[in-house]
Amino acid sequence: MPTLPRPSKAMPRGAAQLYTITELALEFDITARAIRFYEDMGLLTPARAGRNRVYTLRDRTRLKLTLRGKRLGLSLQEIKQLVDMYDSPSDTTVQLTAFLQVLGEHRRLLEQQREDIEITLAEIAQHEQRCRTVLAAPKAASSRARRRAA
Amino acid sequence: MPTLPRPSKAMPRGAAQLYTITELALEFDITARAIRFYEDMGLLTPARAGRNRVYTLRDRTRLKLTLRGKRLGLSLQEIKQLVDMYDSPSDTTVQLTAFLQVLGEHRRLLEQQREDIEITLAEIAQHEQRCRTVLAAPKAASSRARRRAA
DNA sequence: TCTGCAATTTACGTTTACGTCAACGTCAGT
DNA sequence: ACTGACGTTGACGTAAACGTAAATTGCAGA
Repeated sequence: MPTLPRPSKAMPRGAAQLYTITELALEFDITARAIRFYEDMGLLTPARAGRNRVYTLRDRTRLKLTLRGKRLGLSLQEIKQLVDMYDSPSDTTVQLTAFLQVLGEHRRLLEQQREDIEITLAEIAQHEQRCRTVLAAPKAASSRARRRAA
Repeated sequence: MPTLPRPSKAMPRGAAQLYTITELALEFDITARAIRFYEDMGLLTPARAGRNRVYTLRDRTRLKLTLRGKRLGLSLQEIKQLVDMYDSPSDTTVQLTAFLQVLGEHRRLLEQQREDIEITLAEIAQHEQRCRTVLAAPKAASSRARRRAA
């Protein structure tokens, strides 16, 4: 269960929203180790208060994007590329067209995934239907259900 | 480019559809090594013609499901669980309810992914829009575009 | 029969994404 | 001053999903 952002030592009143590593770990239900690893991979660049890491709202957003990318099966490298492009606004024509290229590929990938998901969800619905039919029938149900499913 | 199923030595006329390992590898654009690995993991159980593997249509279907699972970011173990349940029709009440349980979890996961995809696609559309706007504007375009995007 | 290709098994290597100590610093509270 | 709790930096370990090389075998065509 995600912890709602609450006041902490890292956030004096009135200051910009800041987070400690454990706060983020708890909120997103990952380990601090994972967050540090994402930093090693260049996905996060938190500031430091002495030796300790301090995460801004921007860091939090990048982390959120990272986790979403992971849920979609992207590698951390791919995620880095995308996230980097997303928040470093390129402005030369070359950069922009390259960006569009990457966006297009990413979009095609997502659309493929969406199709996979729709298909799979449909199959799941069928299986669930079959299960419920069999469970509802009191006796000798399997043969009837098999005929129905055919 | 996926090779269409064509007659081969493995498929005498009139027999059930059979495939060699390289045929499947070419069709799905993966290596034979990967296919053998899936076999080691218990996802495929091809028959043998002497030492060589012979794949039935059922094997092909399982392979297809496997690759779809992979595109959705599932591990081979998870895929095995699902595929096994899918084509071994359980019939005891206990098995069926357990199956429904698994199906429900899988469905929730897929719905989460679908949401992630929709969100990401929307963001991509925004980025593409911004890029095209900037590219279309002849001069001093960046400031106007930035205002428009805000 | 020789050549060569396709397939097989065995085994070790590699990359990714962290987990898991170990050893240490630091600051709050008692 | 002592004790936790939390945080840090290495360093090594590990599971998953293959890649890759080596040695071998079977079969087909010249």
